[in-house]
Amino acid sequence: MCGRTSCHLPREVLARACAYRDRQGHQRLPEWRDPDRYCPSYNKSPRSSSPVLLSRLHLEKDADSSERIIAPMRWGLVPYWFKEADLSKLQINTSNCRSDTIMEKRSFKVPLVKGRRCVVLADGFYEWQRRQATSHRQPYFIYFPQVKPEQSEQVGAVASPEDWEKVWDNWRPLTMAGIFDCWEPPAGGDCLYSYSIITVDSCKVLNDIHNRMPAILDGEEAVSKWLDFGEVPAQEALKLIRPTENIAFHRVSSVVNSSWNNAPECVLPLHLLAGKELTVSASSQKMLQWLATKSPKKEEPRTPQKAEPDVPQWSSQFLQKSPVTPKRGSAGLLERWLKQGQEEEPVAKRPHTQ
DNA sequence: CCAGACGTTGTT
DNA sequence: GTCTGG
DNA sequence: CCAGACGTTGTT
DNA sequence: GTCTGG
Repeated sequence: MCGRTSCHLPREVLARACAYRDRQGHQRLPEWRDPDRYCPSYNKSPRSSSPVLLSRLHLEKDADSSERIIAPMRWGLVPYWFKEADLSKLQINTSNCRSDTIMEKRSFKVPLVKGRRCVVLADGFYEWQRRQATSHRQPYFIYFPQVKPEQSEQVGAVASPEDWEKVWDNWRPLTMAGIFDCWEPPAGGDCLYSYSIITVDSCKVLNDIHNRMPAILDGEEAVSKWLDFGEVPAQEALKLIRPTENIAFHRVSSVVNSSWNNAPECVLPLHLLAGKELTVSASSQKMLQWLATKSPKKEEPRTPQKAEPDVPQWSSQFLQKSPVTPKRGSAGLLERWLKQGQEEEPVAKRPHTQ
């Protein structure tokens, strides 16, 4: 399924990563609506807002339906018929929408026939592996295979946290199929836009991790057809909804378990965290120690590398070659995180890291 | 006709 | 608002 | 998705 | 066990 994502890229970086060609073949960037409501985070949960793409025709009469808007929307579709003023009284869970029953469900069918299709953007999503024989649930970060600067090395297998930081320079965001609705608060005020992520059975590569996954739109054509409700009818668009195999993943720290924890560590490959403790300054060690023992209730065992042999540690996706020159900046988020530590207050007390 | 739901995941 | 169940 | 709460009365 | 909050 899909109940947690990361979406931490700066506004403009994200928009640039969403470059596309319109109906006339002109290169464009999606236009931001409500950019101030965008809240980047490594740990986005249902009820929070994440950026989505939608056709301009939803917001402007007579607009070109192939043009795209990027806007924050609430995760968890609030149906247009919902009567209460208080959103917490919505009892039904609409963070996901099963693709196989979408046309039988009142809350999804109506928006779908109105063409309310969107593309949910994320660095990637998290999945917790269910393993019988133990209550331990191993979180994974799952994302499009990335073009990596310099060596053609799998991004999940990068050698150092500093190398991992460079991986963001040309990140290809994950594009998930969503359905949205507009809800008018009974008290009045602006219409609330909210969405559900469509789910499908897992593809083969993810099946060992989980039996469900989000519907991923892999590539320009799929994204265009999903968004362009002016040209592509629902029946046609639904053909794009299927398990895709073009995906990469790696294990991450259980620090991600608590949605309070918003730090680069949420997406950092687990093997780099293990190395970090051995190589990094005393203050960072202290903080890591603290994170490992005090932060979530169940701590991560000290030796994350000793995995069961059948547990995939990272995916074996092949990478395309990079034509891009990585721009070398000064200290990135992760580097700064590595160098800080002591003055940081306990995550449980002051958790909104950023 | 009216009343009441409107959803997913996973687990037993 | 719309559909299902009684 | 996971984590954490899940309750009332009356008193300070 | 189930629901709410993040």
